[in-house]
Amino acid sequence: MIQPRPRTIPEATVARLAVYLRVLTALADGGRSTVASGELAAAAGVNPAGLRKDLSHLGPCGVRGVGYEVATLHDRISRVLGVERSRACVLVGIGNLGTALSDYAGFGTRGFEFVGLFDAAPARVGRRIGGHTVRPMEELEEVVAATQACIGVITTPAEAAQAVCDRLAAAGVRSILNFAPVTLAAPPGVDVRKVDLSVELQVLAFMGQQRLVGEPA
Amino acid sequence: MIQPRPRTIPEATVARLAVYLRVLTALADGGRSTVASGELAAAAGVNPAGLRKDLSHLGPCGVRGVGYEVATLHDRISRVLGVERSRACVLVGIGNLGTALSDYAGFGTRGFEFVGLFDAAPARVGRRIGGHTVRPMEELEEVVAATQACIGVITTPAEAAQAVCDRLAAAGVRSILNFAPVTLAAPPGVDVRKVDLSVELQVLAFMGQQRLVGEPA
DNA sequence: AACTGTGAACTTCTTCACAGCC
DNA sequence: GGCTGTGAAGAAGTTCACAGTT
Repeated sequence: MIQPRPRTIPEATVARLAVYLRVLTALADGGRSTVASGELAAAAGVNPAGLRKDLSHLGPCGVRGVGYEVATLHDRISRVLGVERSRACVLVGIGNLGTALSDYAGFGTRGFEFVGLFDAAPARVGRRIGGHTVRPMEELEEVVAATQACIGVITTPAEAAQAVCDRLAAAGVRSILNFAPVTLAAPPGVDVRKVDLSVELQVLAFMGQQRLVGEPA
Repeated sequence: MIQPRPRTIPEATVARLAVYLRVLTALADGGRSTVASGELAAAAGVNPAGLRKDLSHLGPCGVRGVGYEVATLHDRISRVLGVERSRACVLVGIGNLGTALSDYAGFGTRGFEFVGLFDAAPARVGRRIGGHTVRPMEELEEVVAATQACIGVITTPAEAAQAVCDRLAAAGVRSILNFAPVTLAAPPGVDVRKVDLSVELQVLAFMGQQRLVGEPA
């Protein structure tokens, strides 16, 4: 038995699929039933050929000469990304950023459910946010085990992040999204993805100034 | 007169330089005076050869057989990234995420200064955050002009983001960091960088599940 | 002996161009 | 005619391997 197409989808493509999904949701809400790659690509801010190549990883899903059916394509991407399954996530560090994330409605519709919010500061424990109560760090392992949480989000200060990462990994979390400005080490089998807000600003500013030098007005 | 080395640094390299800078700051605080590429690379979570290639864009800055001088390298990267110059930034949308960003000390030490916080909700106008007072949207153009702000950060809801982007661009902002979950269109000469928190989670989750299929236990 | 700096191989991602289908 | 799906070309980024320097 042969695999009809390679079972792996490139990371860059996965990121864009999530964007297409959002655009498709907006189109469906607007009552549109079909859309061509050019329009979808423009709305997603990508090249039309690249969009078609991205979709080709899902197998043929458009109609030549016509375009893509909005509802069908939405379903197909949803299924591939696993949006319908509910994934349990825990969030550690309920400062402003943690609060923003736990409140953010966008996660719920994407298959993510926060099943535990944790903070080391007694003053924050007990606060209610978006239907959940902030718990003390002591309960972390217990909650991860009970809920089978497989995703952890770290929004603690930099100093605390590695210790939290270690505990999450030991408790059985397989994927970690790290917002703390440090590079985390995790055991094999656990993957860490980093979002560094000040690096984003730095890159934006640098590329902007470099562009000015390259292209004089 | 010839250019001794290409004046452009790849985007991927710039992002890592910002990370190296943070590691170097920590090393300097710890009293270290030299460091080899292997150790620096491990702390930054990258390949040693890649790190050396990144640094080669700054010209030779290490000593063969020894390594890099922490203080010198820190200064060199700081200068290239423009950390010492102060760049005026405005932030629009003072929800939890906006509050988190405006409060974040990490920006100040990286050459970014928030010179204006804006929100459309009257209830939020007047609040004081990190030494600044939240202003009404009407004052946006005025403040951008008066402060020569060149960077704008958007943390509004998705619906408001495009209008804010248009106003920022018209007011003279050249670089925009967008946290709203929409793809923004901006005039040429203005570049937009997007950070999409739910896309990050989606990619993390998908790559995790795909990994499980690829490598059976 | 140890470690940097870099050409060359390699991989990954993007863009192009066009055949194939409706 | 118009638009998808994809092989081929191109660009960007990564890793390797080693010459060169202290």
